[in-house]
Amino acid sequence: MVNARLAHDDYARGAVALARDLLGRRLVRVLETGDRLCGIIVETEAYLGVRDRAAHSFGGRRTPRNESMYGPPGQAYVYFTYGMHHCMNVVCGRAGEPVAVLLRALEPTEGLERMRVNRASARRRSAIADTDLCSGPARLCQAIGLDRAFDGVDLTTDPRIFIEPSPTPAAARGRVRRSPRVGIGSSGEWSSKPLRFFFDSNAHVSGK
DNA sequence: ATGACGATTTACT
DNA sequence: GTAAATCGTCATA
Repeated sequence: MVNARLAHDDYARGAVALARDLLGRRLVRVLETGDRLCGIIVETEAYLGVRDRAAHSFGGRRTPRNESMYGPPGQAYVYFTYGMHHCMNVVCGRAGEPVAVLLRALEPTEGLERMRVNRASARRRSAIADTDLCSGPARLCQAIGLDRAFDGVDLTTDPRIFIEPSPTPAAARGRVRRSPRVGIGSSGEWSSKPLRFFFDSNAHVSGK
């Protein structure tokens, strides 16, 4: 099967189920040149929608910035933050429910050299380690070249980006662990809910 | 018009 | 460990 990718129905599920299910699957970015920048998803976070105080859509908040959270399952929600970073989510709520899964880290598998170029800063002398290439929500976007131009794109049809359906072999993964989400400050009980999912013992997971 | 802040990362002490 | 970087977005006026 060529260009196999997850379809609409694969994304239309609860955020918790999808967050766990995306672990081990490959995110593929196809450049204009045809080059592929790929990585295995090793860390995600579920954002549950209007009742989730840590979500951008908490309380039904709907603005130009987070409009794509209200889109159909399989759509990307890419936002800009801290004046310099982009982060990517996969929308999974049905019929206008602003629910999504944040992609927090990848284990890069293709196009590492290009990722290194994309991630390089002016100062740095030495090459960036493989484990620092995509180990964070903003890092992975920078590595594979995602910005606001990708906000709202359809992952089930866009030739530039999609997620492959076949999971990588279990042997290449690890045990799935959960923890509270990162960087959401004090959002009451929502700060401590275990909505972050990641492979234990994977060096590409952020923050360790 | 203004001000505070952010689902982060990097560099520096 | 702490702080700077850096600016679009949103709430308030």
